[in-house]
Amino acid sequence: MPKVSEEHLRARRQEILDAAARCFARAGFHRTSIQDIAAESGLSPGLVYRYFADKDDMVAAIAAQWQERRAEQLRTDVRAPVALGDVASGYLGLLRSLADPAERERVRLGVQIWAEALRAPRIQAVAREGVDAPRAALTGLIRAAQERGELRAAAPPDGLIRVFIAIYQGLALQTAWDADLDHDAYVRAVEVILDALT
Amino acid sequence: MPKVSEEHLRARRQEILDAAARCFARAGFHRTSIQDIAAESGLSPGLVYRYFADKDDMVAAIAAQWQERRAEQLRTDVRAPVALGDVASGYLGLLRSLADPAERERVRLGVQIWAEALRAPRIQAVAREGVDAPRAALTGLIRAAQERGELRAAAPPDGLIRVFIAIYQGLALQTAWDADLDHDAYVRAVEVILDALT
Amino acid sequence: MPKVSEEHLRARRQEILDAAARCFARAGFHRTSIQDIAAESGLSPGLVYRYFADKDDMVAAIAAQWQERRAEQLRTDVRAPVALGDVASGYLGLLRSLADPAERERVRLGVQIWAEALRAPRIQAVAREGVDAPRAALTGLIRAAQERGELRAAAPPDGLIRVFIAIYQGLALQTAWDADLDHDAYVRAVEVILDALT
Amino acid sequence: MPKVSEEHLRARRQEILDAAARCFARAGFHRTSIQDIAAESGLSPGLVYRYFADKDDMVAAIAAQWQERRAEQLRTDVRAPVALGDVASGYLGLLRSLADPAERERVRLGVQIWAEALRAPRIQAVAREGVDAPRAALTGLIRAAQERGELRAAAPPDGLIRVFIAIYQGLALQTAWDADLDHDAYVRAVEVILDALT
DNA sequence: CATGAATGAGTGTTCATTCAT
DNA sequence: GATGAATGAACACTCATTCAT
Repeated sequence: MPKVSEEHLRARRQEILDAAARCFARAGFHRTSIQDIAAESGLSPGLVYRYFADKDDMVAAIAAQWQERRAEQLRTDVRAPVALGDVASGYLGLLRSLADPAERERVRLGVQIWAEALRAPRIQAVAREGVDAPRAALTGLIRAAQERGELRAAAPPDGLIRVFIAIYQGLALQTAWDADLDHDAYVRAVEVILDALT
Repeated sequence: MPKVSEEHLRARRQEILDAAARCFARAGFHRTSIQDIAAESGLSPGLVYRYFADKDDMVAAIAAQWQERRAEQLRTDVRAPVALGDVASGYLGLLRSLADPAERERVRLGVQIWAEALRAPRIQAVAREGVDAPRAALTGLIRAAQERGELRAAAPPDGLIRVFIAIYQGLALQTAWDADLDHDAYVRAVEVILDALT
Repeated sequence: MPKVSEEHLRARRQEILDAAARCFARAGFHRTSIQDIAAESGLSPGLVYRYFADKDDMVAAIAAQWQERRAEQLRTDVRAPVALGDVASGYLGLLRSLADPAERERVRLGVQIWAEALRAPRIQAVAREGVDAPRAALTGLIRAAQERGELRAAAPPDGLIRVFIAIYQGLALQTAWDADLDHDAYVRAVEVILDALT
Repeated sequence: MPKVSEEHLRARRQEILDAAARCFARAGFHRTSIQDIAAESGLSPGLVYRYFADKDDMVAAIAAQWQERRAEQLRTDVRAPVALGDVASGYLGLLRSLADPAERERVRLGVQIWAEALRAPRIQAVAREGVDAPRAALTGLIRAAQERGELRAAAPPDGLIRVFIAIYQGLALQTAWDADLDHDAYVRAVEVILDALT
């Protein structure tokens, strides 16, 4: 099977990543062997190493893709230039999406990535980017709103953004532990907070 | 009358747990071997198995103790029956404690436990208890405050508690990734939120 | 099986080295797996790693022991202070020992070590020591003999020593390839050379 | 009439052999993969198998070519029928050539082949040929010289030839370990020996 | 002819667990 | 009780070899 299209290579790589993500979500990084991933993807263990330098490289690619997806979810709903209200409604949509059973696997994967980030600098960089990018994007917007009196001025923009990221992260974590939690009540509580702040 | 006093057994068990916690915080559960823990505690690998059935058992014990400690942190400051303000100030103290460099190890350990909870039911039970106990303890308090008009009534108590737990979890997570983040700004933002809600 | 005598540990280590040497002599370093060595020694693969950091470490230990033995063979027959004649007869004994079928394995091992020395600096150091030690030990002796007119003065001592080491190395090599070569004729030729030089 | 000329096939085969020789000299047979050789030669791994049955076959071809080259080095200077003095000066030239930095790679390769000869009968045959051919070619010459009194008669011709081969082999080996050794002193010592024998 | 993607057995190595002492 | 030597299954990763294209 010689020279294969660029397209095919990309698809193959994605196949492997998807299989790996399924395995990782199910059993965690360390309880998933390369053989498991190969079996899950229907390929041979050796082939995995044509696409990834080592297991860590695969984990990093998964993490990057996971973060990428999160960023897109936000970007889809929230286009620049944005009003604060648009950001808020996009954010609430993101929270609501965590209730979707189809997201369950992804949420579990995310929590694993968080833990892995403690050890692998490449993954930590990806994880921090997930915090730093919104901070960079929204600080100005928030400050402007505060100056216009549309948002409580006493709250440091940076801290506020971190808090709302935390509200997302915590919901993801709690959902991972208990998929049947009352997402609706959670989101309503967040709406009340948002409302109280403006 | 055993040759070794009950007291001594407990102390030894704790020694092992402490050594394990240090190792786990440093390298994660899966990159820490029983031999590592034995070396760290100055005991023999064989002895570990007199105190714990297997590695998972030890992880579960660590998780339980970790949760226990956090519960105590809250209980110390917040004694029932309590006013909402006392709960709030205890909670803010908990958030502030995450800035303490001495807590860094514990925070790292906590994130590892979160991920581990996804696969080990015993640990998951412990983790959920960390969410459910505050819910059980505070729902009534919140509802009463709402009825007294001291708290925005539109927020479902359960959701609200989960949100504040999330705010703690997210700060822990972000601290684990970036110990130098601006905890002060974070806490001030939370204070503003608490203030806005009342 | 707890704490075991220092003696036992040494013996165990030697057992492994001997088994490894047999395997290496038979099949070469790279065609011998750790499993092979474990099987040959009747131990488990894991145990090998209590005595050696890795495969290379074992190869280096074998090489060191091999060299050590060679040095002892010479030292046994040739005690300082020595006359040149004593060195010569010790040397001839060393050459003759290569004819011994019992040495066959060791000779094969030696050739493998030579090749391995090209790649592993630790082994190279050992191999060079086998050349440098005789040079250091004998240069003075030779020079003195030349000054007394007992040895052709035109031959640089250092070169001469290297040549006789080569005569040993080459015989070892040729023996490894053809154990039935006429060692007697070889040694007689060397005797003639020694005789002609004095 | 094949699409690719006989000539082209030979050239390509040689290209592969040269690339392999470079790799082998650098890293040894066992640490060189077919992929490495393909990369070094700019060809594909699959193509290698059109020219060689397997890796061992390639090693054997390398060994044969290496031996062939050495034979030519001697044959170039030493044409039959020859006087002993011509053989001697050709031989000294061969020794001197080992000092040439350009030969360094070939010398390393040679040592590897020696070790490989212990396990692969085909290579062993090649290696022994390198000893047996000179013996066949020179025994008569030496015996004649001895009868004419031009060479010490007590030295068995066969042994003598082996000794001088050893002197070459040992120098090659010592050069492989320490390229900066004093080749000049070595050759002068050999000249003294040759002189003493005649 | 030539490619290089694909295979899968095999490697060195680790480590949870056991148990003779 | 306590030790730590011993086990051996499992892992991440490599690479000679094949063969569809």
